[in-house]
Amino acid sequence: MTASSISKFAPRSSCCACEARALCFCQSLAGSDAAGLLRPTMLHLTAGTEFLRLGEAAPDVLVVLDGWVQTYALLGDGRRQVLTFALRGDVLALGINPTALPYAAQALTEVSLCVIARSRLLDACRIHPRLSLDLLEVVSRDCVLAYEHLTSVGRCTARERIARLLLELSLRARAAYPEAHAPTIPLPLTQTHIGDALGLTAVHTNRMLAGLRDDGILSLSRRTLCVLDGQRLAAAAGLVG
Amino acid sequence: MTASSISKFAPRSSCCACEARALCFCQSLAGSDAAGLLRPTMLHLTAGTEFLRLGEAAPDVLVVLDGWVQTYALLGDGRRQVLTFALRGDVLALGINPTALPYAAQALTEVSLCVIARSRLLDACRIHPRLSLDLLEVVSRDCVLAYEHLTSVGRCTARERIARLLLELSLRARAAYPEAHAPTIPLPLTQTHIGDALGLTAVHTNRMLAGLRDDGILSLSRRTLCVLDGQRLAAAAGLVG
DNA sequence: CGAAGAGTTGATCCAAGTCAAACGTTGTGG
DNA sequence: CCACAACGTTTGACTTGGATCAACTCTTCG
Repeated sequence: MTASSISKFAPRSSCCACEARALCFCQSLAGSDAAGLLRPTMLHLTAGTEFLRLGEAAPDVLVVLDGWVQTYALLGDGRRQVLTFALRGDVLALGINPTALPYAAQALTEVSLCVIARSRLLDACRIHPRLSLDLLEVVSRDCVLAYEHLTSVGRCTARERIARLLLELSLRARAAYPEAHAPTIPLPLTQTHIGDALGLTAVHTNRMLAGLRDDGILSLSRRTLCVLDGQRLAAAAGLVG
Repeated sequence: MTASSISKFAPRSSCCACEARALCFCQSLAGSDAAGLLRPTMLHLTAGTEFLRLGEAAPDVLVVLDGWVQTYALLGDGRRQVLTFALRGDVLALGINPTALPYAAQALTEVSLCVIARSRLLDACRIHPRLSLDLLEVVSRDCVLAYEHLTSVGRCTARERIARLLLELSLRARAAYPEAHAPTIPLPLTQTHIGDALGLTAVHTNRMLAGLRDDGILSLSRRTLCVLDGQRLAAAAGLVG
């Protein structure tokens, strides 16, 4: 990452007031233990910053405190597959070979990250065995999400894929920001991002979104998603009837 | 699972002689500890047995000792997405909500499984913290594999997907059975299995396989895969040039 | 205001799906 | 041991969902 993209890199004295605490593995440590054992630092990134790069080393584990992140794989010729969208409470670079990242990550909005040295996290696991089971849970959730994503891309139509993704993201965004007022959520994704996640082109994504909009199921413009008819969105996703 | 499909369900006195020991998380326990703490039992299944079912409880964690297993998701109307092919050393039902499986699993050949009660595995983690880190590693590997699989299905052509899958399986099969003589491996998959894993129909899978065969890159018949030209298989997979 | 990026729309193309029929293989029971 | 059934593979003809190419418009932001 470039120095200019980092607006702040500061130690953090306490974990007690962390915005993501209730959503994250660290909740199994007392706030003081978390701060003392993990010695987390804060990192603020501007939108667009690519802060993990394919093949590079990953000495730290990152927790998203605020903002949206995409992780993606790249093929030799530039084709791109978005693997995950990460938001508050989600963990990055946890379950990987720390010497060569299998994917890249980029901030989609301004992003705040909690940075924990991998070595400290492993030390903490030795002291609090409970912690490593919570980490297992985190990676497991990622794995199940990946399987659902794979099922979308492998076996669903374009319209179903889009409905499933928007349903998933609206649920996760609401879980991450329970104080926000439904049914409108900020969705800082372009149609290219959505297409790259679902194995579609931006043009076709546009047409399918137009269909969902014309059917009165949702509205999506100016980076704001509003689910107008959750029932029919679930139906379009192939989850009912 | 039906009683008739189970040919043997026996306690196992020692883990020291386990065929999968070198491939599995349990290698971080002394053989005697593994047997004593985990109290594994053996389960033998006939080909075709569906032994994990979508939505059911999963009180046990399973390790494949021998044979091939597929895990898959089902959509309401019968569309199927194969999520993983598991072989010797691979672990099933580890990182999941044990009250409702998110996928099903079926034996593709005769299969031997090592069955470990989830509760015992968690107890063992408390006694040997090292073990839970090894489990983390196992789930992480699954997750990275899922991301690669997703990238295939989302962004590769049919020919590339097939080349990538066969390359992956030939490497994994060789790692699981290092004593076997390359470059021929048994591949107990029908073209329908391959298609269901890659988001293709069996008919199109057949045509693409015929292409790879005609190009002299591989031979595949009577459940035996032979990689004739690894270089060009990698090229067809989009991994070089 | 102007430029760059994002969204929209139309015309055309093609990779993969669908449907259908024939052929091979495997395994089973009479 | 053969016959037949079930399943898997192969091939051909045709269709289609989504890609591609090419404008053009709308937003955003410096």
